[in-house]
Amino acid sequence: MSPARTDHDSRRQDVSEAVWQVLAEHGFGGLTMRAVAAALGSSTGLVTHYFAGKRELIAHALDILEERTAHRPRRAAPAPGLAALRTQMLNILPLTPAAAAMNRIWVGSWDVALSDPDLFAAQSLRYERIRAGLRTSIEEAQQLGEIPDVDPGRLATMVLSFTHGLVVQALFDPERLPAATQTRLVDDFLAALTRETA
Amino acid sequence: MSPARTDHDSRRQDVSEAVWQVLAEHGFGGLTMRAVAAALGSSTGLVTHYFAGKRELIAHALDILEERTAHRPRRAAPAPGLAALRTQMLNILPLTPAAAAMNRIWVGSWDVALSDPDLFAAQSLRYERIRAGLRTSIEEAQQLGEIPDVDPGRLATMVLSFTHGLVVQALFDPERLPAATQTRLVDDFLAALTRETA
DNA sequence: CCGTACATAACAAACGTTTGGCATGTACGC
DNA sequence: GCGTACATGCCAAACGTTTGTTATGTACGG
Repeated sequence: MSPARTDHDSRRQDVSEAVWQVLAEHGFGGLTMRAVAAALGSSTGLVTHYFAGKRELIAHALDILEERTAHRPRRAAPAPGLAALRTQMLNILPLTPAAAAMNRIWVGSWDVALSDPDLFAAQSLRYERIRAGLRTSIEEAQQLGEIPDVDPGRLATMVLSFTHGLVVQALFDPERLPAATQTRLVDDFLAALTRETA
Repeated sequence: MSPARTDHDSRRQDVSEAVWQVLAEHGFGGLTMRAVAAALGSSTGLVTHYFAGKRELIAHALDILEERTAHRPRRAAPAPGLAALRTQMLNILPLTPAAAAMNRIWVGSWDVALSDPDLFAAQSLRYERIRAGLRTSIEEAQQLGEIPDVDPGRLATMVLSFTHGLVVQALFDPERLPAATQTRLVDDFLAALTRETA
């Protein structure tokens, strides 16, 4: 009807960015309308103008979380199969400051998501999608003979378990687990996987 | 000194229990003085009488977390080495409702701990202690020739990574990951570990 | 009495949300 | 092309609620 005089989507993304910034610094416990407005240098009115309420703010933040994980400035998968799987794992891990911020938010979201039915369902779906992506690479690897032919779904769960657990430890002890060490652990894990018998 | 007409420590533990209950149901985001008092069927005055403030409440909750993790009604380790390691992993996983509640609180504490320097340090220490426990079993297993002789510290990190990641997935998808499935994943993981070359 | 145990109630601060208003743009009959 | 009509962007302020904390009062065993 009446085109916005300022780009609505662009401005909305500015708000998203502010939300992101607050979450990275103070976690979900510190996410308030005023904090977002302050990070944006605006009033709380602006925030509610683009997001109906705090609930929508959180939901949107979690959406961005998944989207950024998927479309990360990713190392291009050098090859299908096992190499692609390795790349997917590395793309999740906090190997860079930006990735660390993302993971901090991710881990922080679990407390909220575990107590809110809607967010819980959404989060469960997200993990299912991630596992599906891993599973694709696993099946490719199996066809290439790089991984023994055990149930790919179970393998995907194992891979995601290992990766997520490593994320948590890396966040709480970044000095002990720098990027190089994380990468090596991933390689050790994958080496163990490929040796598993069918 | 203490004309205790009620046992101070006992009452204090009642408050702890109420804190536990609130955390299990609503997470750290829902932990308030009034919620604790309500769960206890008392006033907030009672709560503040035993814990100076919310901060102490949280700190105490995390202490309980570690203590309960340590003194879990644990399956006795059937044998040293690999069997003990397996038992330790199973003792962490949410295989029972009580263990699930504990893990839910544990996972939820990460958001708070990641944004509070004191809690962060305390949490890092806790994980180091857990890894130390795992490492002991790993070294035993290595002496028994059950696990190849790679750096036990790195192995402990891998084991904890896998276990914690599995905890998170199990919490978000309990139907897909019942106790039996979790146990099987642990066995698969350990089987892969033992085949790793030195 | 005195100190512990707790309830009651008040408090300021912070919270999410709503509202009124002032701009500033587009749409359109004329 | 111009003025009215209306939608959008955003601020400032206020709303009522909930928060953590503190002060005051009552009951009672020693």
